[in-house]
Amino acid sequence: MENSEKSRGGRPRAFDPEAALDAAMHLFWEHGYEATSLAMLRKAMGLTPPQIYNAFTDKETLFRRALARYHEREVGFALDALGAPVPVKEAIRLLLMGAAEAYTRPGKPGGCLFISGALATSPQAQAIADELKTYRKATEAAIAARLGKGQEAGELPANLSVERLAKYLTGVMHGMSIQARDGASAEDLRALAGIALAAWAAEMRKAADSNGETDARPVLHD
Amino acid sequence: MENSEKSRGGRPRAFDPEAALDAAMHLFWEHGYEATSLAMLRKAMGLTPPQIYNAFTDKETLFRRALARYHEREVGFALDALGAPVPVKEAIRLLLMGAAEAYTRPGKPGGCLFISGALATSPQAQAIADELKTYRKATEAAIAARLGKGQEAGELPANLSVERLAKYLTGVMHGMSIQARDGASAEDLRALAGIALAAWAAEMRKAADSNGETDARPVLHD
DNA sequence: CAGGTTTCGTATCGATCACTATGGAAAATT
DNA sequence: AATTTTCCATAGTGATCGATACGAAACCTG
Repeated sequence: MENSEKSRGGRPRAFDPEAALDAAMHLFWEHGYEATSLAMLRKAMGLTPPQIYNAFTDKETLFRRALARYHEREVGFALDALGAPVPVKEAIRLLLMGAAEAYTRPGKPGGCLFISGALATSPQAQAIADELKTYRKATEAAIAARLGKGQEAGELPANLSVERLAKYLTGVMHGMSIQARDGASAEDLRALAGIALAAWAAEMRKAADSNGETDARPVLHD
Repeated sequence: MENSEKSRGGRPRAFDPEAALDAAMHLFWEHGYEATSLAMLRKAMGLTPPQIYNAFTDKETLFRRALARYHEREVGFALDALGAPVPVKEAIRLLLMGAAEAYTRPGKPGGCLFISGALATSPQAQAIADELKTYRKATEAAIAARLGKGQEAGELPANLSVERLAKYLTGVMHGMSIQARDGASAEDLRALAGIALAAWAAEMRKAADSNGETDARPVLHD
């Protein structure tokens, strides 16, 4: 329910906006917001400047559109892991393993657009940096919410800080993104995620231990 | 043995190159290589363009000088943790806790220059991106070397992959850097590091278990 | 067909980018 | 003091940045 194919007269577009947006998204993903010039976009999208500006208003709007598209098409399924009807630990495992795959897809730039898109920017692009930070914080909040749900379900120790664990898990995903940028393979990232998940068992034990008994180990391996 | 204070005649400099380099480093740290313009540098360093170019050749050289200075003055002590005469687990703990502190110093930009400096760049700045990747890989290699030493000393299971554990630990540090950028406090990062280190015990146990005995636990909670 | 509307291609716009030419001023060397 | 050497400040270089003005072309509605 948006402006679908409703063209109210006038000369029709000579290009596919979706395909153009896709090309722009990949370019932003690879080079980041500021380092992606209009000349590069023009070439990759196969369009002239007026075509780009008529269809997407300006560079900033184009980037935001690319972010939304990335969110839907490239990492949506990973975040969907948090909504899967599985135990919380399995949901987190699906999330991290999904990230390992999403950050190393053949033919795609390595890492996550929400990080590569802009980390340090010029003062003029501060709004873009803030927008990406919002996406990252939303991920962290979604993880924390899932952990909280698991905690209420009794799957996690009651005295565990879901905020801190969420910050750790989000941080691990960020680290995976940079490792992917630095050439890590999907297998490398899966191994990394596996070690990160090992912290899970240890952290559960620690929380349970500090709850009273010091050496009576609860269930550990997976 | 460099060009120390040896000025072979001519008009002396009217500014302190070290202080100027320091200002440039902080600006690059905050905004990254490409987003830091000469106009910004000029203002922060309090110099005119010819002064900058005469003292530092060009922007790229200035950035590399800033990287070296950052390496020495801001994160050197953290990497020194790897050379400390302590057990390997304690060395890693010192490293991560040092990073937590270095990434959140009051009055300094959050996170690590080796990440904020350039992650996604324009094709023209590819050499800079590669240089930063080299620094990051050097960190990973140093961690792997320390782990290998600990393994030889019998402090780590013989069948443990030090490369994978090093990649995990480096990834955690990268994640901490981004979390710091997103506003995480030193305490937040210490908590994150604490959870990451909990993975340590779990990973040790996993490796030891797969080595034969399934329930004879090696030393865990230090 | 005429009128209205939208996009097209071409050729730029002013601003900012990293960088430097020029010439005089200041200090060390002779 | 004369010469040499280096740095200073002013001003401006060509290139590229994101974004547009313009008029012709292509569609819809009457």
